[in-house]
Amino acid sequence: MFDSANQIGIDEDDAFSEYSNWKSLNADFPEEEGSPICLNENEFSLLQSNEEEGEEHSLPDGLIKSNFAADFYQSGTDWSSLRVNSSSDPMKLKQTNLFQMWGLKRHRGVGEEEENEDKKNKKIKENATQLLVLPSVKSNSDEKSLPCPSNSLRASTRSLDLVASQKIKLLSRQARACPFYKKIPGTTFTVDAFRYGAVKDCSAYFLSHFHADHYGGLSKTWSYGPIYCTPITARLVRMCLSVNPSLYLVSMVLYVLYLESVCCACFYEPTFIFPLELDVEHVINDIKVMLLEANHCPGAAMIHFHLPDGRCYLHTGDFRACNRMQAYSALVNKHVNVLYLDTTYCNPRYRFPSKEEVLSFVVRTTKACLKRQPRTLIIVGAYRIGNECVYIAISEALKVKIYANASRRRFLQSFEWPQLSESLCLNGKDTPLHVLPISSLRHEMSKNYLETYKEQFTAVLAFCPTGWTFSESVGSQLDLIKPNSKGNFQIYGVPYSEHSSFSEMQEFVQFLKPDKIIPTVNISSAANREKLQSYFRQ
DNA sequence: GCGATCAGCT
DNA sequence: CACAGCTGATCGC
Repeated sequence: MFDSANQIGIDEDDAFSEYSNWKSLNADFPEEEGSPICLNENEFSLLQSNEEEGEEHSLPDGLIKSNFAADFYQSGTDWSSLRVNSSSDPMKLKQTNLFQMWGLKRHRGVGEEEENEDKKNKKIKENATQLLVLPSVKSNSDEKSLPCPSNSLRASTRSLDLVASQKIKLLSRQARACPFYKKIPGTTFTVDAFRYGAVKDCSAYFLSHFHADHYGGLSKTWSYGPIYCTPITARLVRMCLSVNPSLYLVSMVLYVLYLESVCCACFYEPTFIFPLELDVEHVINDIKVMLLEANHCPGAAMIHFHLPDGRCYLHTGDFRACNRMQAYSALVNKHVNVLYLDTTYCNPRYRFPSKEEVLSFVVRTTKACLKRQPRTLIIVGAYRIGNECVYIAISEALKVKIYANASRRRFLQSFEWPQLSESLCLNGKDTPLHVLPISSLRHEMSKNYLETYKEQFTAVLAFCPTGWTFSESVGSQLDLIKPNSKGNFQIYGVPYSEHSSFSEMQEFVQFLKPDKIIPTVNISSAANREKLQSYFRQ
């Protein structure tokens, strides 16, 4: 009754399927094949029943009653297919993976699923054997490495395993399809879609910010099209990934020509990266584009698209909504048709204190600790970029410099943030305030780290600032936070979030009143979707 | 041998 | 179970 497989977004891991729904959504991303799909006023596909075509899906009846749930499936997230989780609430859907559904990948589960898995594996071994004879999936290298079909048929289970596994590897290496929610309807633009190789008909690739899960796939071999982002993100991409690619050769040729003929090849910039200033309207392929500060990490932007026909789309990238945004000229009294929303903490249980409250707690705690134990090393955990305000706050309050290793210093300097740049120091022995990768904030590591500085420091006070440390029992009463202590090591998990809390998201959505919301982070539980539904309906 | 990608882990 | 990585294995060139 629910035509999920045809309508929802396909899992990113799905190497086999194209987005049939997407192709028909977007005139500029032409449809390749298949029947046309009904579109709504936003050119998003409407739900259709495929019952008469004999398609079967296992979604429970209850869910279709909800328009918002329908919207979710229609707009899609990352899930590839949904099935009832029989072991618990029958209404609860569990995300599954098409690789697993088709037996190309093992389930991690136990019991009955494993049994089914064995059957599927048997089947896939047979399929893989058959597939090998197809010219379309056979290459020279395959011929060398894989046994011929006739041999396979006679082969032992072990060699069938080999055949299947090699086939799986072969298939899994194929380019994955770009999920539709990374494409902007009515344009030839994508957002944070670098891990899919060349996206068909995409003329511009937008990068919301420089975090690995968003720029994934960008490398110096990038050659699929222009990348648009903020100037800070552009510098980070250049610095870290040396995106430049094959055009480098072209530029060298032009340079030689220039030397020989003194032509004006000097104006040629060998790059795919196009920085766009914040708050300035840029016209790209007739679309008005404006980047807006996202209050996430340095260089992070929300992207506002204004199409010639009047439609407006806002992609938040990763963001932490705040009142300031309600004064953005691109958003004030402007209608947004579709909001692509960072729904990382879209659950009422996430009620983070403000950043200011957390910073105040961090400073307070640090001062108290130094009073008790003056020879304490203060460590702030951070991803490659982000959480700068935490160590800047400590630096300001204690009047101490900030130590970061050379690679992080290069990043931080590139922000052109004077207060930060001027606070950096080159030697860890010159300041009690150090920044380290958030993943290294473990007792053992800190122990080793302290060993290096044992001349200066006898204790460690570390802060791990992330929204995931939030606990409802602590809420906004930060002084209730219990540090993880071991000897003279103390680690505080502090709910300093660079994503919106539930209420901030709520306020932002109420302010924007978009026609439609498309979540951009994985939402795998039905309960979550139901909560979102009840909420966003307002 | 090298860069890119991926699973697994935190 | 999410973020935003990191590490080590593997693949293709």
